Amino acid sequence: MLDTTFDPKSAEPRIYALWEKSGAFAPSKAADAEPYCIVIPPPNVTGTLHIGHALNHTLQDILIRFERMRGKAVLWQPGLDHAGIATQMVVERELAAQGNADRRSLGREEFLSRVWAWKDKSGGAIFQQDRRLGVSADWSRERFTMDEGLSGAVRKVFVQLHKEGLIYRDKRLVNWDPHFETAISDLEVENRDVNGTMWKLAYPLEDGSGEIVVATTRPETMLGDTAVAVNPKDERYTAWIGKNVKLPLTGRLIPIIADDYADPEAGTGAVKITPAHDFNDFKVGKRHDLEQINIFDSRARTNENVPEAYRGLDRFKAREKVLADLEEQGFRRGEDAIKHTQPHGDRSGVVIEPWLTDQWYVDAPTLAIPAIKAVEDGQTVFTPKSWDKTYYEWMRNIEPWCVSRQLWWGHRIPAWYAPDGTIFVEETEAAAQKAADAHFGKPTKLEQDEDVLDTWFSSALWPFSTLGWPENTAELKKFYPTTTLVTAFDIIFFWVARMMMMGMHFMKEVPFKDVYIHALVRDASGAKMSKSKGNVLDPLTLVDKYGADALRFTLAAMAAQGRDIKLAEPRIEGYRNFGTKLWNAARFCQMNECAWWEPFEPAEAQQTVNRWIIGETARTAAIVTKELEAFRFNEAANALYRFIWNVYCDWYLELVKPLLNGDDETAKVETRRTAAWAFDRMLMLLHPFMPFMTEELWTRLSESGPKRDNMLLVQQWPALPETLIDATADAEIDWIIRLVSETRALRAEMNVPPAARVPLLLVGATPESAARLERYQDLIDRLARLEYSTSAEAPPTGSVTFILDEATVALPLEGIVDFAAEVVRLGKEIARLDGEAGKIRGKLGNAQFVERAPEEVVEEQRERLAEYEASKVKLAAALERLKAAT
RNA sequence: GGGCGCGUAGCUCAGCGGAAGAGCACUGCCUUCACACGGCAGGGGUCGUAGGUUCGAACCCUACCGCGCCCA
Repeated sequence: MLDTTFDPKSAEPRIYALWEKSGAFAPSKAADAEPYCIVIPPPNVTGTLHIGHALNHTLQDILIRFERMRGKAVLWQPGLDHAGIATQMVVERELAAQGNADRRSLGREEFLSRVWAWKDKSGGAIFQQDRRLGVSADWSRERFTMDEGLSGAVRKVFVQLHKEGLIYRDKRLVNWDPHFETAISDLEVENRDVNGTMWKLAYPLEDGSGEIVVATTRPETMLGDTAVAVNPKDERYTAWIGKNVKLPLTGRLIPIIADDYADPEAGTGAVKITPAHDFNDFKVGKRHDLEQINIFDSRARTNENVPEAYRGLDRFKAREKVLADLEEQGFRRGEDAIKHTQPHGDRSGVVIEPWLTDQWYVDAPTLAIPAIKAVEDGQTVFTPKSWDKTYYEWMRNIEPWCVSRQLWWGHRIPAWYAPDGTIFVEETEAAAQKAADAHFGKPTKLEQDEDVLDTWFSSALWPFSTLGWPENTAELKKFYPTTTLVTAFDIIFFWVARMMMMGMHFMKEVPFKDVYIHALVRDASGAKMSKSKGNVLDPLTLVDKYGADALRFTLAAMAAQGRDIKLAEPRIEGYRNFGTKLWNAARFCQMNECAWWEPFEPAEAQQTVNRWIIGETARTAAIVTKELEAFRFNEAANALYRFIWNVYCDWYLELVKPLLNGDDETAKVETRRTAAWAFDRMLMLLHPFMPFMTEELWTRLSESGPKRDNMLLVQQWPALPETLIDATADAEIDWIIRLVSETRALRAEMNVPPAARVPLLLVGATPESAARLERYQDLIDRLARLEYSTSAEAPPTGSVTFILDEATVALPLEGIVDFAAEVVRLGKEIARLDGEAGKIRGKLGNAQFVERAPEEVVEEQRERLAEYEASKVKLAAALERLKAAT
């Protein structure tokens, strides 16, 4: 016998262990099984499960379990990325906390061995946590971007792109993180609005004829200025163009140039140009062939290119000193407080310095072309569709991708330098050596590039590298292109776009056919969850409190397309209660010996109520299937919720109680088997959403009945023919439900004591309705708490009344209820019907409506009007009778 | 400045051209033999505002007002 509630704490680990042991997480080996593959967006090796992962992984698991049950060969490919900066940061911090030597004194090799040791001990905690959510990925195939295989793929891709001219080395401004001393990509830069100051500085003309005032938020960079720009149309400065100014503090002579970049409306209309430290100035410098003076070292301290007095200062100290000296020397012309955006490293949090360095670049604009076309042609489809705009927007304006990072943890760039600077890019050192020796005609000493690649470079290969590429493995053949990618919109640029580029280039096919973009999870008031705000909901805490099934179902039920999820605990509690409802329905089945039976032919059921629930089950299965195929997780979840609670529990179980307790053995047996059959289908349909409880019930309910040798997770998904829907049964049960509901409502409204048993008379009914009443009399009496019910020729004198289709339902309640109240109630009801009928008459009286609206709509309105009118006549008669009786 | 999205019941949200819906919260009543993590019944909305298209608009179009996010 089941307890009254499910105990997730004890059941979940036990069930998960059984699943994992069964080997069912690996793809089916059935020869005819259609492949279905999802690659997990690789979590960061340093990461732990947050609510965003919980949503992302739940949705994937729902799809995976759904397709697995549909008999496909399902591969959910899990794995982690090595997260260059984040991991290096974690390990460096750990070394410092333990009082160890820092990275540089340890040396590259030793440091990397510490990182690997850290990875083996602490990395990938998230996948242990995922097991608590019920994630059914094929853990046996777990991959890591730094694995030998994936590293080989990275080297091959780098070398090939280089040989094709799609990877090159260039000296450009990069986003430089002075804390980590590495370049980072545009996407790793976070632009923050800050309060700053706009300082005005005077630069005197060389000829002493005046001064030009420039405005800047970064006065310290004036040490690297190589021009002042004014707009060619700005008449204030026309005469000055071509003259030199004498740059204060340095004494350097720099030209005044004309360039459209200078905005006459902004500041003074004159702008200082520092080509080596500003992206816009860099372009101006290129146009005018200006000198680029790099004034900072890798930690953003002033270097030897500035006057001696300013050397070796941190950039902010340098700013103070420059401002103080300019003040002292009389070059300051005031300052204004302004708000402006300032770039920050998303990992380090420090202000990013545009810095001139040699880096490796991927020719993203070229690679983007086929990747854009693939989406335009519909080879890859975004859901919701509007996200393709974001994708296009990014891809059509893509910049060369800086892929080198001045870090140690990552894929070391397979480029070797000869003493004269010649570069040899090969997959191995030996190959590079061979190429160099051949090139120079003699043995040549090579040095490998010190830098590593951006983590996303390896992630971009994920959909094929994890399947074994560059080897032409069976998995690669079978599962590429993968079927679906599930991710949040904030990762479209980082990952989706890059996978598309690499997939198109190396596989000549898109990496996935569908990209489902889901929402972000926010707190109950809509704010982004963050540790600093303290509004973080920890998925594991929620699992502890409500069970994994409740959390999963909540996330799915709230995952409406195009809207963020505001997650509040009461919602999870509600879905936990839903689980308990199902659980108790199972108890009911168990108590009533509703054991599953094989073979059971639903089409052969005789009892109307059984035919009805079989049809409802088929209908629900069709809805859930259709909605999951369209990634409408919330619709699927809601359909199940309504069916299980409001149809099966609220009505079906109530309707079959007389049959289960009755004497008709044939009907009893059929009902038991039908109840069990429908219950099993509910478990199957609900399994992807609530895997643990459904699996548990699947097992527990088979304690009676034939033995079951398979777990629920590998059961066949219900595909039920529409022919199981029996319109006659539907109509009959619907009639009973309406009769009972209306009777209850009337009783409640008239304050009939709940325990009071009252009679019910069905007047003016068709033979069909009368027969229904007779057939389900016991049932109706029980559900509506009636003393007795019967058909009658004429209505009783004193009674309360409602209309059910063609019939008048009368409850003779003389002495129990206040007829004055009933007179009032009937009056209101008649007025309401009049109102509704009036509206419809208005419509039908409109010639345009009758002429232009579709025939079926017009017909429907006519029918409604007729019903309202008929009901009104009956209620009016009831009112007259009542008045006569009192 | 460019792009995307959202304003529907107290709260969170479905609905997106033909009778205003759900969950939670709320109000009554009910210890009815699966379930009080329950049952039955109920209150509550001029669907942001103003125009337009249409026989008909919460739903389509335009403008405006609020709110959010992304990119410059």
